[in-house]
Amino acid sequence: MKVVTWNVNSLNARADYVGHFLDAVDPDVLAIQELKMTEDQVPRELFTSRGYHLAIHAQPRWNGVAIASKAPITDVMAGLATAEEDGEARVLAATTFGIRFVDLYCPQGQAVDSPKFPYKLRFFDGLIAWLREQVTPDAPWAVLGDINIAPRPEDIWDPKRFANVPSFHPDEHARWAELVSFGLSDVVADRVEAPFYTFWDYRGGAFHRKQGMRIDHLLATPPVADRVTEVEVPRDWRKKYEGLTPSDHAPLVVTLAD
DNA sequence: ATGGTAGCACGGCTA
Repeated sequence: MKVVTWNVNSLNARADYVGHFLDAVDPDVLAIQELKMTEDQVPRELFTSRGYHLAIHAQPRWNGVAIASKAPITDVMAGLATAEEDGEARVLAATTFGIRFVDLYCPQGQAVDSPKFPYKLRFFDGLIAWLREQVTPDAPWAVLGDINIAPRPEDIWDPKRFANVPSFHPDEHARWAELVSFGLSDVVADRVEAPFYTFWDYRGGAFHRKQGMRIDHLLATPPVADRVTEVEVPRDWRKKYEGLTPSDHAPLVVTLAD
């Protein structure tokens, strides 16, 4: 089965583009981030007409996450229900295909001297505490999404330039180390050759200059990680498609053995 | 060169 995570940067602006993607790639599970719309604005038929079940956690204007699956979805949980999340729609957990999926849109952090950066660190502390309570290595979990951390120097186009910048800051790397310390592991890093970016800024021709970052991830416990057969970022989905503007993220596609 | 582009929504914030 094919599992995809993709920050679409507005589901309203990207609806037609996402439709083309679903027809071409036909994922079994799709976790999307940055809906940028209220729940009632979500174009449900985009997914239901293609046979998907849907779970949504949305808010007006910003953030928002959703999980679409070809199989029924149960045990939906929207949000961490902690102060760290601060009322923003960034976390959605749901069970489908026998796997507990957690769809994440983690804060970007803006600048280290802005209030957004301590908020990002607090968010991770809350997320890690919440995951620690539930995740056990023998249970099938997949934690995926725009985590907004480039874990290794080879995951960012200029690690020196970003040495003290959100996405590649030591305080974030400390959180990443915790995130993969209680059963979850990065299923991508050791299966692909760097550089393996998932995001390229719209500004400055970053995509064509190959100035990207690997900030979209899939972390999994062994029952899921052991099933991974293929990992790819099809970069064509970061390009214009029939005149439609792409997201600034490409989808991360992970194939699991049935 | 403290820029650049995109989206939301119509000024300024967020990424």
